Amino acid sequence: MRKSTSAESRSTESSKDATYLGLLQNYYADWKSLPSYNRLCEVLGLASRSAVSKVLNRLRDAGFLARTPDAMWVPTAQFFERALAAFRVPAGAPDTVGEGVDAFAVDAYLIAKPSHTTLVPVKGDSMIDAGIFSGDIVVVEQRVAAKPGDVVVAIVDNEFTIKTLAMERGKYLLRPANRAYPVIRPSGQLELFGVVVGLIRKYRS
Amino acid sequence: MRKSTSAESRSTESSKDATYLGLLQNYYADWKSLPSYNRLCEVLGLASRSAVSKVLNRLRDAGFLARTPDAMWVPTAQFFERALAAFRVPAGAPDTVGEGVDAFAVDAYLIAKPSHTTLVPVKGDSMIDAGIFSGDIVVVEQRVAAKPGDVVVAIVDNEFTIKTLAMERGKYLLRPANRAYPVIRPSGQLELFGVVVGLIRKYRS
DNA sequence: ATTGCTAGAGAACAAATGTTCTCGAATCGA
DNA sequence: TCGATTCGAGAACATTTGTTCTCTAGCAAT
Repeated sequence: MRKSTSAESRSTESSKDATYLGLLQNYYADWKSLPSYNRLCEVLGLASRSAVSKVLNRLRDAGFLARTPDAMWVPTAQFFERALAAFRVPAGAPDTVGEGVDAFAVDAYLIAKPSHTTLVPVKGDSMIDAGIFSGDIVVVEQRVAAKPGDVVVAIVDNEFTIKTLAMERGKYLLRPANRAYPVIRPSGQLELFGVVVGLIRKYRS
Repeated sequence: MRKSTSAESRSTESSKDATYLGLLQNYYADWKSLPSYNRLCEVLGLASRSAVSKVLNRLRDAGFLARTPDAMWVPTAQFFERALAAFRVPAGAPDTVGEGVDAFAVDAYLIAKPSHTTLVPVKGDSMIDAGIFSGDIVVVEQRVAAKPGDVVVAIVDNEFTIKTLAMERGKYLLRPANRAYPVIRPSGQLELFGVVVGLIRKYRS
């Protein structure tokens, strides 16, 4: 085994391996599985399976892959981390952009409690002023506590509706973010489905 | 052990196969890969690989699995459907959605080409009318082709900026979605970093 | 130069792979 | 009750698998 000065511990992968990782991630995005060795030869542009074996082991050492108890190769959480551009992109040529990147896991960022979280597609434009559009998907955490000011998913007349929770003279009400819609003052008990903790939007291509 | 009264008719899977599917989904949630036949025997509680083979074929016929050109088994979009199961929640008790989300679905939903994708935090309010707020994170695909109408990340005066790409009299220009900001008409070459294909927002908790 | 090191090619290997048989045992419908 | 159908077990099979060798080309530092 080798001892590198500063290299070893972190995810220090050579730029070549970074390319391999990218190719693997792309393949995985397409098929939701890792390919077999033979296929990996094509995907990575290698001619020998032994080379593939070495690449996989290197990526494992770097923390991007792991193995099941049955010795199958599987991606790790790190495998799904994406490049996050630095907040303040320093004045510089566009190609310096590659420098200030960090790793970022979309899932972990948005979803803290998977078992109490639901994704709810948004229909209607009653929240456009809050930047919540029809077609967006909101990440809803089903918990008890919701405070005034929270965006919540409520059940009104047996329908899901997204509104901002507000309180007025000790009574809860649901406020849309669109002047064309009325404030909802629940007659009886206010039924909350959950609190909106995140939002996902995909632009059509 | 789960009951699938309604999901049944959908793709003609027997209740037995629904159980198998559930087991498979659980395994996949753990490992992000489908197991080998031998392992499948254990996972599904079968004793023979031939039975496994039949189950897989049935699940493929039902639309939950598919095969790569190399004949590998891979999950289809339908396999992950549960994640967005909230799609049809017309008038339900909240517990109809109780399942919980496979966080992984979010990543796959938003990111098609991992190696050409960067996440860029948004600063400023020049796009608020497009529902892009300060603090949001946009998913940027770095590719060549951008059409008028696309939301793009451009490099103007050595700074990242998010605007809508437009064309006027054969020249590109960058249009903000906020009346307080001016349209940008690039003097020389318009430098594009990428096209915005998605958006992520997290609400403070 | 020479030395040392690494990425990858290529061959060889046992072991596991996935498929296709045949054959019981349930299950269903009339 | 009978026959038809389906599900799963088990065995057999050619292929493919992933690993480990050895070996070569390229690179970096002397």
